[in-house]
Amino acid sequence: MRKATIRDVAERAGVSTATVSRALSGSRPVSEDVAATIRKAAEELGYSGNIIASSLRRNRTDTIGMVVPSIANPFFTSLVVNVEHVLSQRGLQLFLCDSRSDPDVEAQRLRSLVSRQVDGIIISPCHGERSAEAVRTSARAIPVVQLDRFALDTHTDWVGVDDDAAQALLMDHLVALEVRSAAFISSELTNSSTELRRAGFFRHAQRVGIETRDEWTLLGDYSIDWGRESSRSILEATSRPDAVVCADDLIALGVLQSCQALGLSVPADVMVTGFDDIPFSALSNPPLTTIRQPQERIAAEATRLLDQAMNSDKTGTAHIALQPELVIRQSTVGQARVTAL
Amino acid sequence: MRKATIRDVAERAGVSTATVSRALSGSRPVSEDVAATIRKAAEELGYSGNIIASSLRRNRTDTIGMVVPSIANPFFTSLVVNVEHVLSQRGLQLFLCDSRSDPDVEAQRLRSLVSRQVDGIIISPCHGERSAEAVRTSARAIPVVQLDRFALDTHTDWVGVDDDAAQALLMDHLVALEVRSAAFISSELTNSSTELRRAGFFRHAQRVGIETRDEWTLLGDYSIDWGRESSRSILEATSRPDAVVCADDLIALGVLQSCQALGLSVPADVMVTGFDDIPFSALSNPPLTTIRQPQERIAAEATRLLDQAMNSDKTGTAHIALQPELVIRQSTVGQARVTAL
DNA sequence: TTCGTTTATGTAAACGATTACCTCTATTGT
DNA sequence: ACAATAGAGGTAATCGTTTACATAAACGAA
Repeated sequence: MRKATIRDVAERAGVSTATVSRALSGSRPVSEDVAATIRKAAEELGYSGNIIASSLRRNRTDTIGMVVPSIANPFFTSLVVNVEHVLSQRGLQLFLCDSRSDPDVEAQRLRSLVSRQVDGIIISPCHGERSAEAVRTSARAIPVVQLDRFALDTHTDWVGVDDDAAQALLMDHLVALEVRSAAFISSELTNSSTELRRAGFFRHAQRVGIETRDEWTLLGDYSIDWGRESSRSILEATSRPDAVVCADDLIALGVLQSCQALGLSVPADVMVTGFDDIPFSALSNPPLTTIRQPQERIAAEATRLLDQAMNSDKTGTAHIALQPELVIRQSTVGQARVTAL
Repeated sequence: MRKATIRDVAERAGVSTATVSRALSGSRPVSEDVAATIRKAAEELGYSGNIIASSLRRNRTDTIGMVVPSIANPFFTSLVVNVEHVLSQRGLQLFLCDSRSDPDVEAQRLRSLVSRQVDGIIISPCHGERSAEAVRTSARAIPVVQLDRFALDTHTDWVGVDDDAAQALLMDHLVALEVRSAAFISSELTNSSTELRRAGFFRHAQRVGIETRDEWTLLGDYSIDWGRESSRSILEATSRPDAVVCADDLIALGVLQSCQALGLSVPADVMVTGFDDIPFSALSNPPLTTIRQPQERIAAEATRLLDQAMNSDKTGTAHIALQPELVIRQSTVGQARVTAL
């Protein structure tokens, strides 16, 4: 049973395919009685259009591609949800791709999105250098906006958070709590935001006079496992930092696990901070002090920039660094017990 | 700057479009030197094909649509990741849609997927009754496999977990711990798995002799907030159940928060169980005893069924209920402190 | 009446790939 | 040496829409 086409509808309604197209899309007025006949015919045939054919002819798909390093990371998940929400309000669909933090997979996804003729691409590139080529190539064919992270020497729009300002907030907070020394646990410095967070950490630690050490600077990946494993050596040593600053919440959650296993009290024995404010950071033991990224605004700005790039041909790229917010919870400012919710 | 087409490549290589198509897709042999010329021309022009045009002509998109109630729910996130993984091994892309647990949005997404000519659909319908019509309509046009949940009177393949067996495992575990009474917190009974979990809870509670009460049966939604808010009244009452059984991990995490706020010790004062075994259920305070769903197998079976439905025309639908696994953690079997990781 | 002008509809040419069918050359077997 | 066949490449139809252009009817103004 072949799927009904516009031709079948036209035949049944006794009009031309042009009229059917106009009646159904409303691209041009059609007399009300004819329109009714057409709607009825379409309904009876279960006609649902063929977006593929339509896209080919109109040369646009009303679809935006999005590529993130890992959809399983709650930070990206909620970024995706926010973007999807904004897009659907504008009648656009989202085609989501997971690059698995692998530049090769990422490049393949990008090629596929370009072949698919998406109208624009939103990407958080997984690698500063190794993602650059593919991002540049894609940007030559389609409007591209980078999100959260950016690849080097790519001249596309970008929107993310001011990582340096975030570290400033954190270090000011810690020094006010009389922290004298701090460790920094992060992923490998393969991408822009990780690099900026690390740089900000050291810059502001020095500014406020917090001690840092090379052996307290650990680089792995953004995962709970890495946070748990890497922090052990630091926490078990005789000389322990007053605080452990983590480059994202997943790592921080791992550090908390480690503390619990070693019998260290947080924040009394050691303070722990995260980054992103994922939903579960409020539920850990203790809840995490972290940096909240303005995800709705990031999503809104990204789609605005994309819209602009798609519909006007102005050159010049925007670099928008939004201000982060410090969320203080019990992993730095402790309470014996949470008394009320 | 127009995107290069196969025509441009053909011209530059001095051959026909047919030969270019054959050389690039390998659908028919082309002499090696001509193929090399074509590859070079394609490379120089930055040609990347037009999947839209190709799909129209071949009448297939090599794309599978997937619809889930909420991509922000870690259970579905990891289901999506698993499905994506299997599909990409078969050279298929995933088009992901979030129905926001709204049957209307869901119906719209399904229509869109059908219009997009996806080769198959994997869906976890958000509502037992209100999703049925849209699922049936879609299944008439395209192979559909339901996952985790299913809508009523839809005769498509389904794969999920044996919810009744899961409750049996849980109640056996609880009764062995001398639990005499239990509450059940769930979402509204709008879908099959929620309904089956509830039914299983009562059936097996009765079987093993655990007391249940109507005022201990609360229906809201699958969220941390609902778990936290709903459990208060139960936990504050003078007569408290020995255990709180939750229909998913998010609810259970909320209940744990509630316990902490009320100064109740888990599991000494009250035991708490979840369902799904999302990654964060191992990190809560205390870690959650829960039911692990075999997500990789669910994903594998779903794609296998879809493959089968797409490539053969055998009728008869499969209903595959996989066996769940009980994961015992400290929310039922307590320890003063976790001593080792 | 007559000549614009508006409005509704039809005709047919795109969009960019794939592929059924055809042609031409080179090769093989007898 | 010649028919048969394989191999490589080209021609043009096709997929299902949209839309530029054409047409015809209806309407209003003079």
